[in-house]
Amino acid sequence: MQRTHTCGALRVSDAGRKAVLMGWVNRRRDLGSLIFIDVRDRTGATQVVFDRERNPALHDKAEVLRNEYVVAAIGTVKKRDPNTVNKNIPTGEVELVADELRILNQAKQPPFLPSETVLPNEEMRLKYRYIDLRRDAMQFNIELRHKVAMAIRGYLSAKGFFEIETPFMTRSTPEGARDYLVPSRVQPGSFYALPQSPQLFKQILMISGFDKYFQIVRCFRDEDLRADRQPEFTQIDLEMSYPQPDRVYEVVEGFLTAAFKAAGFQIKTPFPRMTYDEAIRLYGSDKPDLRLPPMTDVRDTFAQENLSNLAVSASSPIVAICIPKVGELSRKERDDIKPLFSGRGNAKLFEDFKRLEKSFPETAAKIREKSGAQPEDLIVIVAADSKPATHPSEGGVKPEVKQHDHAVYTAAGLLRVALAQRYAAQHGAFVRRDFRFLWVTDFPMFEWDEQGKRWAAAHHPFTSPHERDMDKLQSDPASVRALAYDVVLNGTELGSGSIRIHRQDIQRTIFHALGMTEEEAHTRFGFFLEALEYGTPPHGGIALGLDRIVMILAGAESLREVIPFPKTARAVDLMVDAPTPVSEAQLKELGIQVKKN
RNA sequence: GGGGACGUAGUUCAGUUGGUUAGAACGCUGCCCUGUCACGGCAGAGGCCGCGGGUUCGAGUCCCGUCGUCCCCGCCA
Repeated sequence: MQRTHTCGALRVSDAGRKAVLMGWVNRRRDLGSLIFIDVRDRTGATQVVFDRERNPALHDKAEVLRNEYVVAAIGTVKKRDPNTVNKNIPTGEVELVADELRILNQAKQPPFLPSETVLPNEEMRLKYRYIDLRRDAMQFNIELRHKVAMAIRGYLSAKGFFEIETPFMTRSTPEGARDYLVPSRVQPGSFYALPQSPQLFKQILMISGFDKYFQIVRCFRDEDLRADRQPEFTQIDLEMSYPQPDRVYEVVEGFLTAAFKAAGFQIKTPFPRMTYDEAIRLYGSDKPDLRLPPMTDVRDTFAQENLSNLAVSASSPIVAICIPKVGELSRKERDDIKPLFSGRGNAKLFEDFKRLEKSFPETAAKIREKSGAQPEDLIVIVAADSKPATHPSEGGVKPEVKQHDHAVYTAAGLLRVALAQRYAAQHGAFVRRDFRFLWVTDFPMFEWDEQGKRWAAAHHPFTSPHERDMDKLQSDPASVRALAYDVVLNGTELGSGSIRIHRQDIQRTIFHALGMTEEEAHTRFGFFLEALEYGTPPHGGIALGLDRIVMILAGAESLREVIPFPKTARAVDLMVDAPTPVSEAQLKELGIQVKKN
């Protein structure tokens, strides 16, 4: 027997036709001599009627149906009487009057039902993922993911990009995140690593002449998880030869337009751009959320004596955060927002603007004016304590003052986001369908690694510095800007890329600046340094998180809602119960001994 | 590694100051019901209160430990 229609397909125009539906019993309404069954598949549900008067034997058969049985219903499509139409579903104007019923499979009572309105807890959903995935919302998200991926593939392919696969079993490069390791049986004691990204392979594809590459590819990072971080995740990875950053922006804006269109949204291009320094000063973050107003430096509105009264540093920024339409806060609410502020460096919070207005009316008025705050907006001030902070680092090479500024800005930026989340209902700026994209450019090349007491690559060590900063690589690493860029959406980093180093001598200089000896560079990246010597075209690219894009499009709070088989916060797959110990024999074959305690 | 929230019926939850027989809704089982669509009505079954220990005459409730899930910080080039 052949299915003639899916469960979401039948309409009034089909009335009178014979139809065969197959699917799950979504709900059963047994009225005695009349039984209604909603038969569900991924396209929807259709009501099937069993009438005792019409066919007693068939009616008896339908009596045994239970939730989640898989059935085939054969019958005639009937236009419903006007008073029995269900306006809530697309198939609600028709029903299938059954002539025959086949029970294709019975079902045990499931731990929860896909049709249930209240969700079971996540542990349950992950253990019985196949049932959870039957839910409308999950079916929608997975379909959305498919459409988005296809739109991106189609766009990039049309623009001349080849989708090229790169190895999953590759070489461990102990930079950045921890690797997932795969032991080699043939060479006991040696390990492959799963890629954190196909970074070096895609660069080598440029050296190999493929010119434009992309891949929708799984990446693996053994770091602690978050709602927006899974140990394996999917990147839209691309690389091109001879690009300016603008060329990369165009491609990304192009495929994002296609992806959002596939999801039913129109977005505006080109995206606005902002340097890293601007982002930090205006938003206290390298991934600004543009849906709310930026912060304002109101340092110049304070008189010198005010600053000493408030014990505030005059040389550091004084930042006003404005959250629209929050209204006046009660004493208790003010106390409640204090814990949202984490005093980085010597940053301190003034959450009571009213009090400031009382003590310094002129200053307060100027702050209102400068920040453009409306009377009903919430204003809080973040400044630096005038007491010199005891800084953990020694040695005078680092730009200390700048770092203190940075601490004030980022402390304010974190508070801004936390306040925005808390008062989302008041300002209403977080309603869906408002997509504020942004390019953040000119990232610093290096970051000071406090633990390792050394400079580390802010992006990755293959990122090209700005031409104009080349001579500062040794003398003033902190001020070197990279040809790196992030694409940001509503405060989420969607992707990150750069123009790469294509000259072997510059690559060596960067490794050197990162404190790597010639020997270290050779053992870790020798193959790559060598490849650079055989005629490497200038190249650059970017990688975007597919999961995050789909998450935002789905309006979901967690990546787990858009990944069919995700892992828990402890990187466990509850359905298959992985990871597990393995047998002694397996370990022996790999030459691995597990330390017991 | 650190901080926080949660864990009670198949599921979602309630459970007072530590007190006698641990409740509700949905689901499940049986019966009734010819126009329901989150059908309705009646009856019923269903509990290692995550696990281990302690305090107490008495623990779902208090304490300690442990396991699990979620969120955050660190971490994620």
